[in-house]
Amino acid sequence: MISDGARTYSISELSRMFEVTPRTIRFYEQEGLLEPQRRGQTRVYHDKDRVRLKLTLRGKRLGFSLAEIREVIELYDALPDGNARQLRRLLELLAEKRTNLQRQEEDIRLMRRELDDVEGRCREALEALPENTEG
Amino acid sequence: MISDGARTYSISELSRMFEVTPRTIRFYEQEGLLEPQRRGQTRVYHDKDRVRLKLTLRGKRLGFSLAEIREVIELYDALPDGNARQLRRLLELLAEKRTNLQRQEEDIRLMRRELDDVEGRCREALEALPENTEG
DNA sequence: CCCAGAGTTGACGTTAACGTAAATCGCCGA
DNA sequence: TCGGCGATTTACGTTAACGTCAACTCTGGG
Repeated sequence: MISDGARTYSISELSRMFEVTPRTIRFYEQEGLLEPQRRGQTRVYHDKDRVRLKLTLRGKRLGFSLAEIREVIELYDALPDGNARQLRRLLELLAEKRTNLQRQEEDIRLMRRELDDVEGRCREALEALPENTEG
Repeated sequence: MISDGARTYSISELSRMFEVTPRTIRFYEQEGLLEPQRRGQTRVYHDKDRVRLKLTLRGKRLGFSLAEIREVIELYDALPDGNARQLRRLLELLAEKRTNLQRQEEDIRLMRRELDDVEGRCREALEALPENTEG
């Protein structure tokens, strides 16, 4: 499955690429996040699926639920032909996500401050220890 | 409970402040994240608890598990008197969190790009619609 | 004194996101 | 032809993080 042009991937390949289990990948399909082709009963993944998987995992790391991610993906897929309601709904969703990201950035900023603070105190405490013999 | 100096809070007050249920607050206590005083059987929260709760919720928004958050809090609490092993462990933890935050920042950056992209296509699709009669 | 309202305890229920295990299938090389 | 490897299906199990209820208890007000 390494011939070029339109690469395809087996489930175990994808699994290794992203360090998730095949089970996880099948589960995402079941939840409507992936739609691999079949060759017999075996799943065949294309780049589109790989990208979707990447986006899904990124979304997860940012704390989005699979359901949220799926809604975006679905609307996106129906994009060039979607009706006005769908499109507006998508814009709404996007705005929500942006707000979310903004809050997270703020949270990260604050969290960094606290890490700095804690680390400072921690180093002070280490300095103050009598046994500074081991490096 | 509004006398100043050392303010205290009831569980429902905290609950309203942070928009979480009392159940959640009790659960966090059970998980070792809060240690309110008691007045009879009733919990009495001080500013320390309020701060801890705030940190906990922030951690949650950033995708940390309660267990992770607790470990940091515990080590932090034992701070000025902790032994060298504890202190080093805490520094390790802090470094981990930092790495984590960095990855999240990158994820946010990438996610923003995609939102921009999707929004662009979405607006194009809206423009292309025949019925642009409603604003 | 009595009760309404806030708080508590204990226990069981729920949801998301997978893990795990068993049975089956299909293909490929010795 | 057979054995093994990778993939699949089905189904039940698990974990975190609470929700939901029922049955108290306590406390201040009228």
